[in-house]
Amino acid sequence: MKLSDAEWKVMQALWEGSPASARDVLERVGDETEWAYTTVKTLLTRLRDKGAVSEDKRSNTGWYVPLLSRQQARRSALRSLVDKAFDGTFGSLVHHLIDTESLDAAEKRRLRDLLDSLDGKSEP
Amino acid sequence: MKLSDAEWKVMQALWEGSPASARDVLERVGDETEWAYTTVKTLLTRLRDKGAVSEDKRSNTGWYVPLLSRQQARRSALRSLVDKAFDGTFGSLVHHLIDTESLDAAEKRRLRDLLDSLDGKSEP
DNA sequence: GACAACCTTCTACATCTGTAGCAGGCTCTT
DNA sequence: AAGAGCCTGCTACAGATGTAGAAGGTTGTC
Repeated sequence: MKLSDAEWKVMQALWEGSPASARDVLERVGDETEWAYTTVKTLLTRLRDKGAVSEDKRSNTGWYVPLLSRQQARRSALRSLVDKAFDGTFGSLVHHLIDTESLDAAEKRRLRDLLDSLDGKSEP
Repeated sequence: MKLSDAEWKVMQALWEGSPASARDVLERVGDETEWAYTTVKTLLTRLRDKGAVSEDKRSNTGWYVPLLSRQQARRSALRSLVDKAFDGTFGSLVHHLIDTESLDAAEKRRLRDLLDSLDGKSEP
């Protein structure tokens, strides 16, 4: 499932809490954008047509719930990026991250802690 | 600099070696795509117009050289992804990577080694 | 010098994306 | 019941993207 930039913003708003109405979404993205109400509506419709969210009508208002999870969306976005830009391997991405993206000391420490904490549970 | 998926393929071909002609590029992407020659040409023109490559005409053939480096392209693609999908922080991406993307043991080891090797040179 | 083979530029067109207006349908409140 | 205020579905339209054809210039070869 491929999401456009604008669709990502809408999904982020929905992941903050659902069901949410178009107006809820509009308010949640209010800091980032100056969208008209109908813009949000159009995006929600497109997401519904794609199967990324479900729409439930109660009286005259549509309530939206993500069908695509944030983790799934992240996975596929990352997969796309790695495929097109990092030779298709996470190793290449990780290498770039450490080598080029000047993580600060805290981030590196955190990264190592995460690695350490996984050692127990990931080795057979 | 934002590259489209098709533009990424062309740039990858150019990073393999330049200057390269449109025909070179077509051959290099031949495994991945079934593009017509003019498709490559169109993409190269667009990339030239964006300033991602330079075009040099010798006799009747154009020779292309990347102006945008692979590293620069990776940085900005990664930046975009992190901004839209990972709360704008590398930490969040790294967390996802380790937590969700089941890096294999070798990749984790490699990652830690890289971290270790950086300790010396990155602390003031 | 004519022909094949290759190059170029221009143009085209469908789809996707960002963004939104319009017209009409509910609903709550006076 | 009428009006304000919010909701909906439909339509629109420009720019980006994927993909390529057509027509014409260049060049190497017989």
